[in-house]
Amino acid sequence: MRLLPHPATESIQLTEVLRALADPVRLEIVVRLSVQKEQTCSGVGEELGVHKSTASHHYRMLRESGVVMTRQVGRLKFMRLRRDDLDARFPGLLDSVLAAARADDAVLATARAEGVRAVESVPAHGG
Amino acid sequence: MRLLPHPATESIQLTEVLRALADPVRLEIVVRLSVQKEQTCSGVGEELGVHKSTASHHYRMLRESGVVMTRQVGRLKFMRLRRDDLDARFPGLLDSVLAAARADDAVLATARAEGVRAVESVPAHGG
DNA sequence: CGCATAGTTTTATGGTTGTCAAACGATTAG
DNA sequence: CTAATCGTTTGACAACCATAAAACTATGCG
Repeated sequence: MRLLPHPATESIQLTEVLRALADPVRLEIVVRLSVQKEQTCSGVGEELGVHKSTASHHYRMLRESGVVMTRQVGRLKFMRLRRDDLDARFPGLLDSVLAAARADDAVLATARAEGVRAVESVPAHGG
Repeated sequence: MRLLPHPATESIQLTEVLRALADPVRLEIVVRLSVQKEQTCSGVGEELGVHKSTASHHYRMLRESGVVMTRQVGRLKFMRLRRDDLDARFPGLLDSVLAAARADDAVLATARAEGVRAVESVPAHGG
């Protein structure tokens, strides 16, 4: 089990976080992660209908901006929201964005069209 | 006195708002507007050290995304945060972003370097 | 080792963006 | 109308980005 390099909590930049969240695909990834805690890269990629390299690009954006954390277990990589870190650095920001995403019709429409499956077969991790 | 076209509250899109806020110059404009309520275009432009056409570009982004409202008085145009509209559509989002901007060292450093002047000679408007 | 799986990196491409300069439009003052 | 002011629009340019195909890395299984 390994952990990929992530920015320290203190070095998370607001503009980078906002830009990471400003993309529809990434915002939906974040919304899904807020529901089911952890998700594999390929899982999200397939559900969102983007190429795996495109998905990897978004994972990187989310990781480098400090929004998600990635841990590797074997061949799989699980992503997870850095809720505590984001809350510590920018209190209330993530929650308001998530609430806003649920209030935004466009985002909701996309989420409904795809459906939020894959809650199955995701091994829980810590808690 | 005239009002420029702005998106209706219901049609404000989250991703567009986030993208508008994800630029350092625009984020600083928003922070300043949160302090002094109204500001002229040229005022902000000069303080931020960007060309007036660049400033105008940012104003447009902020206006079209629904973040600010612009009213014209003679030759001057005053910008103002659409606090109520944003709060109605995305409760807590603007406040948390503003709080985050104050907590973000990079943004703070820029704000400090420039200083927040120009609170003079800005005619108050309504309440 | 060979083979399959899971992601990343590279390369390429079309689109967007931030920036400035210069031209334009709109408003006010004479 | 002319001149000056304030801001927008257009043109140009470099940088970045979202996307996908292909090549590559890394892990796991025999």
